Amino acid sequence: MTRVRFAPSPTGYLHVGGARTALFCWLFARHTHGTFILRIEDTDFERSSEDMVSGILEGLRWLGLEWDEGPFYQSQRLDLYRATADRLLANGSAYYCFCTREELEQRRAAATAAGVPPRYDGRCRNLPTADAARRVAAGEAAAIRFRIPDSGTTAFEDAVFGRVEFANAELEDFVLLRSDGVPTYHLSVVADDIDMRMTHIIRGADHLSNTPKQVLLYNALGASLPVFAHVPLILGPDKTRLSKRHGATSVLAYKDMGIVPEAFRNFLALLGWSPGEAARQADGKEREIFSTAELVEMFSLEGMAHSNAVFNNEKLAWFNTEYIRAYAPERLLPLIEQEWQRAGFVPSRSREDILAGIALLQQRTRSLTDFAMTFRAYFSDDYPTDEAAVAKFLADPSTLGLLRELAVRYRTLTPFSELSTEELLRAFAAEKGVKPGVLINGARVLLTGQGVAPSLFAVMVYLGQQRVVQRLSAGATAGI
RNA sequence: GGCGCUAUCGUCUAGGGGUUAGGACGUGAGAUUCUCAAUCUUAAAACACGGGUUCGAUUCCCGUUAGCGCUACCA
Repeated sequence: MTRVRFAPSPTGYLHVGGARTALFCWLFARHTHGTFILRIEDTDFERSSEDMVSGILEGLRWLGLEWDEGPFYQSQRLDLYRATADRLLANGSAYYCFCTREELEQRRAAATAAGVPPRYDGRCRNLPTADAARRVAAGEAAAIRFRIPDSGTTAFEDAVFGRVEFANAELEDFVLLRSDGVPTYHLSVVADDIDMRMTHIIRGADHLSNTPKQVLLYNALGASLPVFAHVPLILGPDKTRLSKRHGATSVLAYKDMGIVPEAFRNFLALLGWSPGEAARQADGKEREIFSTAELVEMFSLEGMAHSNAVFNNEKLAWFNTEYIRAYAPERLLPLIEQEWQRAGFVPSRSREDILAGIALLQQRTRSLTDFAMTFRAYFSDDYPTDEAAVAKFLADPSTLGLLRELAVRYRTLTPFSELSTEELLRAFAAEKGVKPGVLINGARVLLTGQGVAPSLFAVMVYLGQQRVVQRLSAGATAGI
């Protein structure tokens, strides 16, 4: 039974890199019928906040990455870390360090200036245990440091990168427990991962270099190693690590941009991971669109790339349009309703009509936000008219007069169908000696408030005879 | 600086000792049209560089270069 965790630090929102790591963890857990655990690493009290925690949870829920256990908060498990540090102290793997932050900073600066690697100099490493214990008992502030073996190498087998080896001499005696008793990252992750019986550690490749320290900790604690799997990072278009200056990096920002969560998930899954030949179809082409079930079915650590990937907004937009087009209107409706709520828009048509409207529009929409902004005329009689569209298609004042005349003809048209409305319009255009396109484009602006819309006659049928007549004749009186 | 990881079209990637190096997004051209998409056809586009190993390297090895990561009493 596999157990994997996603362990974000609430010092920021859930960014796309973290979201993808969470997705991989979740995919792995589901694929192996294992357990997906959520753990909040909030031991940096200064920078962590509850708002960030709720934002992270919201982002995970939006992506549909439900967790089986947790969320656990490290801030509530301080006793475990203290006890773990004590064990390490007792077996000689750790020692008290009385150096102050200021002293350390000074020495670091000096070492850097001298061109020497700024590692902890081991000053407190060989203090007699009894002395150290006495000083601590006397109330002197002390951190607890891990004792790195002074020779040899530490190696581990990464499920993605293969065997990775580090010389112990490159590692420093890092702090396990700060002088205020709060653990440092390395201690808390390892203590928790052991305590929570994690079998696989799937995390960003930025932790690859941290891993030997943690391997040493597992050893010192007599625990067996989990499988480490480091996943390559996501970069911005300039190939530097993705950050705020690349624009939206919070997953919730993508929600606000009208991205369908499954589309985002599909896109993210294929960034740094590939199903390989499994995606090949009979015609030789390779699929890119995969349902959640398919993703779960195909996912494996073997398909993971070794190099970083650039986040490609255009491709995300493509996934989004594909999902919007493929989803049944009933499935799109709740997502669209959220947009309407957010925009303060209240549709005035029946649910049945709304579903028909979605069906009419979904083939040409790129973002869920379109439904709240540019498509208002389809769901309410209260809609804005785009001035650029007026300028483009209704510049000639005579067009409005013709459309008004056309409205009169439409008033008595039976049946009012796509075929009949088109026939009538074309005959009317011929009669008046104008090109049908002029009337079609003008009518489109009046009926939808936009210069862009689905086939005009389909729109007419959707809106219904009464609305068409009303909107067509209102244009002239409104003096657009 | 030290250490670690990585390197296939602009981007995401498949592939792998002998291939016309495949697909997707995007881009160009054409078709269609009622606007905009979509759709269809089509085109351009890649194995970073240098050494090995080999009959033969894009593929294996080494180096160079470049990018990224780590190098805190952050995570």
